[in-house]
Amino acid sequence: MSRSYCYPYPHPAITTDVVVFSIQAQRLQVLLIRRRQPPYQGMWALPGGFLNIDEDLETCARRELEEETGIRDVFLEQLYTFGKPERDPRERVVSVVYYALAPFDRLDPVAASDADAARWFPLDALPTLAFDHEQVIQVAHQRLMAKLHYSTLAFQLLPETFTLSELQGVYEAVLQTPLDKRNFRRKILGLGRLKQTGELRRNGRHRPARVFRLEHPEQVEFIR
Amino acid sequence: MSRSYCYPYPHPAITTDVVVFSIQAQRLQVLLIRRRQPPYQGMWALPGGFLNIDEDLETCARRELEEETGIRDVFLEQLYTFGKPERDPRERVVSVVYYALAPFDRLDPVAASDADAARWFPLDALPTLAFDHEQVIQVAHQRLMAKLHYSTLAFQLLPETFTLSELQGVYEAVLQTPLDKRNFRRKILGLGRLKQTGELRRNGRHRPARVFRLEHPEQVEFIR
DNA sequence: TCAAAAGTGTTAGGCTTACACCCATGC
DNA sequence: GCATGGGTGTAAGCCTAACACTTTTGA
Repeated sequence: MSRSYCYPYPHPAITTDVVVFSIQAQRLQVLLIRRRQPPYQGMWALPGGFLNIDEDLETCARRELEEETGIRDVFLEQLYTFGKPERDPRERVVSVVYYALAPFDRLDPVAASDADAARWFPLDALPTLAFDHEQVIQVAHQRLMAKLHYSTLAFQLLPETFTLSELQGVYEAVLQTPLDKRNFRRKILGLGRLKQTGELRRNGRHRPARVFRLEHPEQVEFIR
Repeated sequence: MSRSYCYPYPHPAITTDVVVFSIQAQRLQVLLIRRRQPPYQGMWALPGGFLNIDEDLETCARRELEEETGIRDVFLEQLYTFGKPERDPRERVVSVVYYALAPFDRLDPVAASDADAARWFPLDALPTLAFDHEQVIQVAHQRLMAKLHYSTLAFQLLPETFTLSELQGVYEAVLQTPLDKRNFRRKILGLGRLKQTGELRRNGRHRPARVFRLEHPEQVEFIR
């Protein structure tokens, strides 16, 4: 059944793409997939794909993300819509881009797709990318940095429980700048949203760290 | 010449819509047009329309804005993309929404289109709107309020020269809250971006106000 | 002379920044 | 016992918020 869909005037195609961030090895990482088909065959690109005709934009972004990388149930938010006429050599494509945050304990992108088709890259060591995806990632990173300052977004990059050093590591990896430990702790604890679990995390030959949990981790709130 | 454009899978339509804000009578106003055709015929809606196949998104927004309201050369920024499958009863439509800021000395929306087809409404007294445009305007207002706090956006709602009371009026109209005059002035002048023109504005039977100008009004910058 | 908006300083409290040493553990 | 990251307090400066009266003009 190969029919075709006709309109009295031309329609662009719509895709969604997703910039997935995570933290590994103290560095902010972005998930990329290798393109199996032209255009840009063999190059790395953001996961994403065409919008189904009765599908919500966010649903499309989540579906493509899971199909191509196995990642699901993560924080996802619309970023920006890119639509320069020449950005896809095939046809006119408008891409509604989302960004997502994946806790580092819930990553095996390779599982659901073929090995070597999906890989994490440090933000500061990206390969050459297909389309305008390099600029897209830059915009996403700027948004992420901005929102760290006035929201509880950072916790979306952590497991449910974490130490204060891990949390500080997230801020430092995203902002790409070192922070003062005492000031950081005062500020974070001053929010009054962190609860100690009572556990201690033993993580090497040094003093164990207290383990915390965010009160309502699912909702990303404005703070300050 | 009525041909049709066919694709191997269905394509949604893409529109751009624009939320134009301005200030009149100390109140934040939104520009609406009355729909001449179904759906929602006769109802008020945001200016906007279908994307041409080789047209940039922002170009489309500016073109539709000028065609429908006569407004041009204003600050314009992408807001959000709305794409719920059922938001337009005709066909699947994804709308890339922009917001614009028009200085109150450069408004005659009615000039370029038919009288009564375009009108300013106070944000707090909008008529019933077509599509999901009420929610769209809410999102735009939230963005505008947020950006007032960390950018020089407010000046886009003013003529090139203005008094400090006029500037404060803009903040108060957008934020819908009164501000302290002395604190406001200290903060604004503390930016170091305002220059006195030397003129005085005589505006009633009271002390004349000093007239100011922003140093680089075209660029909207982050402040603070 | 009166009404109306323009213009002007100070204080208290809170937040931000800079900064250095002891603690608990594993090897 | 030593290397490693965990944990803690204070002071100075800056920003914010609250608050009321005098000045200049036009009618």
